[in-house]
Amino acid sequence: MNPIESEAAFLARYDPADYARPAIAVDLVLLGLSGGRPAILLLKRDRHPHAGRHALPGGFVGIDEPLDAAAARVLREKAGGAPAHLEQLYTFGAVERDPRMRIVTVAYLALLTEAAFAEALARAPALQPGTVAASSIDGPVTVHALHGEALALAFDHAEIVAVALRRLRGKLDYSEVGFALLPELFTLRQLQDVHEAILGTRLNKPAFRRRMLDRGWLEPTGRFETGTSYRPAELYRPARNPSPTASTNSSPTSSPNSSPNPSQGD
Amino acid sequence: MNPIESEAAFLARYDPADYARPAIAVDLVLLGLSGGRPAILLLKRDRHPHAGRHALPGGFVGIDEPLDAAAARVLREKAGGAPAHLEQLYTFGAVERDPRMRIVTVAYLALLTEAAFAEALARAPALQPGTVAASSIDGPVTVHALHGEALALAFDHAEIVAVALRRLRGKLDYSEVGFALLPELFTLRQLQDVHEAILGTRLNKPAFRRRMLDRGWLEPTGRFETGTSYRPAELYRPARNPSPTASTNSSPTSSPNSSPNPSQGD
DNA sequence: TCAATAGTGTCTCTTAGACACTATGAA
DNA sequence: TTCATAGTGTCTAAGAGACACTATTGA
Repeated sequence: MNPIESEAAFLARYDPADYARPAIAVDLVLLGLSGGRPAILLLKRDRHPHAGRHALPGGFVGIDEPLDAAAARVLREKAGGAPAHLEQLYTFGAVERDPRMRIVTVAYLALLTEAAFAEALARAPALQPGTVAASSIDGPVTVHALHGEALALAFDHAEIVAVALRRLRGKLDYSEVGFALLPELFTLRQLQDVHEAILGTRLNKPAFRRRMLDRGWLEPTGRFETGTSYRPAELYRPARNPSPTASTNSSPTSSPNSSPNPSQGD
Repeated sequence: MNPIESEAAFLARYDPADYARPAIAVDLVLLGLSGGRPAILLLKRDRHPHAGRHALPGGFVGIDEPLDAAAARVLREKAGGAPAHLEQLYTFGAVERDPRMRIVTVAYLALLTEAAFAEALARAPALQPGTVAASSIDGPVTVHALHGEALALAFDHAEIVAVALRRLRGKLDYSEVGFALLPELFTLRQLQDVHEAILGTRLNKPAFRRRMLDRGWLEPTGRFETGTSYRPAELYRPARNPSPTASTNSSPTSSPNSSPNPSQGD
């Protein structure tokens, strides 16, 4: 008998003990901007549990599907092919979070441009937009329909949305994520509007411009917006070279599974 | 027939479709300090796969066990009852990360005081310490045995350790996590040593003291260290009142499942 | 008195907020 | 010319690094 059997032989007889296992799902916070406020896309549940409440789009993770791929698949199914920033947020695993069965869900944040947000609404009629507001920093969030009515979220999804908003607020100023909410070309004013909408505060214009330009993430195009009745602003685009100034990656960081994680650094 | 059956009736007949599911595990980065460097506790694998390599302690999540409870259980089993900072890091779900079967693992970071680190080593003789070094910020990490030999980590555990170190570095200066690596009473010099060890850089003494004291996280005790052959330093302890200055919560944030997550805020 | 470290005063530099100013295009 | 917004110059305030200084203990 060999002191150590070969790895192949070991694997051949390995019997994956099958205890009862939780199911694994992904849930997506599809976040864009609507009328100067953060907005998310929700599905109104018509079945138990939590019938009548609004839930995040999600789906189970296939046995041969990487987590990031499952999130990308749900994003594709709901929002179409438009590429978007997609980032793992946090994993929720309370036992009773879904009364049907034990489901552990890995929450993802997807950032949609205005166009992608509209496209998702058009292609999946079941999706309903809701604007997100946080009473205080790190406080609970509330979600409202566009006509002002408060929406009740299913399961622990309000918690997930709160984590999403906190994460985005936290890294907005230290990474390039903000660009994911804007079209390819944008003005500095548009970028500032995005930051103000996400942070829920007004920002100082000269300071904001200085910071953004000093970061090295922006590339002036020499082109200008058109159709304004006032002085047109210059159009910028994300810099090709992330530039040495751009670092900081603070969150869980560029994912292991080669996920589409353009920013990241704090 | 009712338009909507009762929730109870629905739940009664709900049949949890059982497709093949990934297994769910937790893996812990048990992190402390050793000789002025970050150090982690590893188990040398004597079985396939990756026999001979070093792995993070972990375990499967029970069907009726919350994620945080599973992490706390593994922590208890390995490091004993000493309370420690425990925080969810990131979830790793590549398909081939474990050749035996599909395992999705939720990585946690546990911070151990010097005493807890030593206690864990004493109570679980299988545990081996390894010092962690990162060649560059956001670069890959390397783990070495105390006698200098490089240790190869099993599975994707090197990636997990890298995420742990990045997370800790990122929030060290904006939260109270640093206290979790120190005993109940400590001097400002000890706190600075902790920060320098984690960050891998030297810090400016007056600036560090100013910052820490201004944060409002520290409470002077009026007591002083003893046994020194030089001027003894005052002993501090974490403030009871987190103080309004202490905010920032940057990471996934205080967990939903009432986990022991003292800091958090980005 | 000396050695060694604790703890502080102060200067400078960087960065953000505030505010007022100039620039530019369309009506 | 006026209006509305783009874009800038400059002052001030807050905070960090640098450096030298004083304070306090045991040997």
